Amino acid sequence: MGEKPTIGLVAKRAGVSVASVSRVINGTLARPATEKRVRAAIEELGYHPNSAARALKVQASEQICLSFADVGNPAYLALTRGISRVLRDSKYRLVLSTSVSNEKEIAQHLQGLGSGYADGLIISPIVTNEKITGLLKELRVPTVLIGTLPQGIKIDNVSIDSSKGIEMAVAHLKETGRKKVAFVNGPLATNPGKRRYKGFIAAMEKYKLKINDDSIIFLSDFTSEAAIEGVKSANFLKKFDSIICANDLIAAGVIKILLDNKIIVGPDIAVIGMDNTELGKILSPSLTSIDLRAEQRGEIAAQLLLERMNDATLPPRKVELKPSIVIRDSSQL
Amino acid sequence: MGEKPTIGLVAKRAGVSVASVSRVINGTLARPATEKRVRAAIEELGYHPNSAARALKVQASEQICLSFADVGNPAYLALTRGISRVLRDSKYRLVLSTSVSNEKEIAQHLQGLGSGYADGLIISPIVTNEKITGLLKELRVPTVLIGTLPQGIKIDNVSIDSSKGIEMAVAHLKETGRKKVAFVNGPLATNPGKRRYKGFIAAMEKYKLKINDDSIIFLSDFTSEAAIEGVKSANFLKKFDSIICANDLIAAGVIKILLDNKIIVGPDIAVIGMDNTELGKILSPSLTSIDLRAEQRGEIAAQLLLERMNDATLPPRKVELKPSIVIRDSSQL
DNA sequence: TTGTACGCGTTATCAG
DNA sequence: CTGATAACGCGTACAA
Repeated sequence: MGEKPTIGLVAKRAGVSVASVSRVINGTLARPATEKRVRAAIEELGYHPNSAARALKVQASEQICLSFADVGNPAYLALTRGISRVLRDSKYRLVLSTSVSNEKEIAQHLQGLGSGYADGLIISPIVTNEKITGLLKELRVPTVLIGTLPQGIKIDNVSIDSSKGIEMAVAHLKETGRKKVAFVNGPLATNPGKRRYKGFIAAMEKYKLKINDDSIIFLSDFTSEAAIEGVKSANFLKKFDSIICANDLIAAGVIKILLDNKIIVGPDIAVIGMDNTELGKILSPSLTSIDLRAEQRGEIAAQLLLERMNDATLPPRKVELKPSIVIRDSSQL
Repeated sequence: MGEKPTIGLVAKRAGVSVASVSRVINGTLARPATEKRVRAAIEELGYHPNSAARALKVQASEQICLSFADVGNPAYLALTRGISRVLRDSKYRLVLSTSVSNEKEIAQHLQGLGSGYADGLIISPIVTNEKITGLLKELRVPTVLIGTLPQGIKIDNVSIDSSKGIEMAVAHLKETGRKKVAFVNGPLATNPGKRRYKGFIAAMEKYKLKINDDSIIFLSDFTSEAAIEGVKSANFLKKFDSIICANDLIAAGVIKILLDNKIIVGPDIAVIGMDNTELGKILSPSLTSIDLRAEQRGEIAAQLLLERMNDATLPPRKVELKPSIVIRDSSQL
């Protein structure tokens, strides 16, 4: 009860050697009688193996690092939930790399991994440039990347076909007789922004819907504030009969603008979001949204990582999930 | 480039002893010439000090553990943001204790801290019983608790006067002429549930507003789903001219029910939330909400913890923040 | 089956 | 100012 018990104290208390204590802890050979005494001693002293010493010896930290650009985004939150659900059944702890947004921070962070505080890394970079790609290449730690995998990087990857998602949105709009579709996107400089942009163009072509320079707005961020800020007036929105938004937050902002201007969301103008977050059920009208399976992506990423840490010789794997559309009131006539 | 460089390799490369390398790294006495060569060697080899070895020697992990019941709640998210903002300027990493909801998990978790993987703990238990209180008492790690501090526990604590917040809500309603106030609360078994309950009763008395058995609903959870589930019909809500909700999520659920029943939120029935999350700005009408300063609580908690880890002799400190009310459209006539 | 002894990579003490 | 060396607590050959 006084000092922090070490394996040595436990050994003395149980009248055995440290080796025996270690064996009992790590579940190997020990005579039942011995084991019993050791366990008793452990219990009495309230002993817990020191993780630093263990890590140093075993060369493994039993920690996995999670590295996101924006902790605040609900989509990332869902990813995290999925990841932690898988990890809770493992021996690994989750360490959070607190908001690595700019390139410099990411670089510092990735290099910091060299200090060995994590056995694995799950990363979802919102932007990828030469430098980050280079860093990723030299990384010693088993890594799985969630999102768009840069060319030439050979690591495990789980992604979602967001283009397909936008196609589903456009298809749904076309089916319900909408003709003038706008797209409110996040920054084109980001990976999601790029993919969604291409997806929108392709989908509009596929369904032979007209598109012009006004059809797409790029916001400064994937947030409601950016939407309210970026979509100056409802007049812009009125030129269309349907708005696809790059995520649910943006959709919420757009809906707010519409409602504030007495436009009936659904009948007048359809709004579709992406991510299918909880937000969609709460909004009035409820939000039609493309489910990008964030939580599932998190789970799969964690599983891939566990497998790889278990067997480094595995070939790089690539899992691409298919989105689905959840139709609610905001796109109903 | 081949193997993971150790301090020994760096020393050899620089033609000095490991001690000198260590000194350079830890920023102590070294002749400029020596320092320069060491730094060069570090650079060339891409050396990073091994954190496990360092932790073992220094008896400090440079990690802080964050322990919440529900990672999904936006209020906790704000806490986390505040915490990580403070921590990013320190040497500490943040490790997440993935959703410790039930008593058993919390117990396991707190005991696990004995293994020394964290130098400090920030915990916000949603329930506190005998067992958890006991565990908290025996905790060796510097800890700050966010929320209601159980009797007899002598640790740093940061809390928010949520009762005062509810009083502000009631005052605002009274001022604007509302008379029949309902309160949609979370589970009474939780700390926040208890405090809010008492606060509501007290506030209603103070402002001489009538209250009866129907005035309070207890939900199964602090979520929108629970609200939509628990508030069976709009008929219940129609009995009142104003609804105070235990958080913004619940408020969102209540607003949805009202809107779906063609009740004009604001003029017909006022709705007030708590937490003042981003959600409030997005909803239509925008949500009047009690700001519980979650992000600030997180920042303060982190600061208190850093101070305490720096000086264990500090007396237990208690910081109680005052809420404020943010009036938006949902409570306007 | 059990015990002894060494090394994991650092930091810190103590001579030089 | 610098270098050799003893810990830190644990796992595991190897010997018994």
